[in-house]
Amino acid sequence: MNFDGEEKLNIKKKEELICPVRYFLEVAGGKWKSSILCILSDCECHRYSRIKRKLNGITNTMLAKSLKELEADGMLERIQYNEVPPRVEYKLTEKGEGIMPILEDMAKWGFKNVGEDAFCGKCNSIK
Amino acid sequence: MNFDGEEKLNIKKKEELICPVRYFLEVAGGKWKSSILCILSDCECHRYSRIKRKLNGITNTMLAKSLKELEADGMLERIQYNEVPPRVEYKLTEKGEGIMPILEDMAKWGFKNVGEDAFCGKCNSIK
DNA sequence: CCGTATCCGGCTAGATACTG
DNA sequence: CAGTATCTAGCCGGATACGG
Repeated sequence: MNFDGEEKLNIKKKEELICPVRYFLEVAGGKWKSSILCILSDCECHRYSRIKRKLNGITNTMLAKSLKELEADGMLERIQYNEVPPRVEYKLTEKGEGIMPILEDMAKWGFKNVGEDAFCGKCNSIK
Repeated sequence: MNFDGEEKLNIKKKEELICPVRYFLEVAGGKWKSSILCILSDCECHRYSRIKRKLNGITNTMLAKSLKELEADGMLERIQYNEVPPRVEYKLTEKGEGIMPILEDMAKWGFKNVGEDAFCGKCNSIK
């Protein structure tokens, strides 16, 4: 780890630089994103309505927004089938898969430190 | 991973339950906490003013608040010396140490995915 | 030196209603 | 079925001033 990087920052303004941890938090943080990623890692493909049901409480506003941002960050892929009624499926990209081990470590750490009765049905969890 | 826990949740209301990933995010998320943890992991003890200097831009309000919350969550220990002028030092607890490998993995993932010119002098970083 | 007190703007997330 | 469009409340983080 290194925190004395100020001197080397001649190329860009500090404000434009992105801290890698902050980047992680931006991509996978917030109220719903980690849960969505965990759900998607569960099986190949998921439909919008299935994700919504599993999340149990999320609004359309937030789900659509979160999915769009995750897609923009390259974490998942949106596959649209032109059928009636419409069908849309979401699946993790390789980048998205790559974040899962860390999310699992976070969950493990959380379990160990919050007590074993911590469990959230709305959300991701490790048995 | 398991996401179908709704049926087993008779003991508590769902709202009272804590998802382990969300717990992690509550403890180490936000704008400054991960950086503070990384700075503290750098060496045994740190004074308030030293942390502030390293963070380069944080206000007293936010630093004091973040430190207080991290202490309340058992991530760090506050050691006060009754001297004039006052001296206060902060050090990671065992729980705090335990989160560091995950923070490092997050940083590694961030670096790999955001490009190698991503570097933030304000913040934690891996060479 | 190490904070607290107070005020404030902007963003995040939710409620509600509507659509191709 | 899979979303948009508005509107709104509340919290997060910052600015500024002051205190033991």
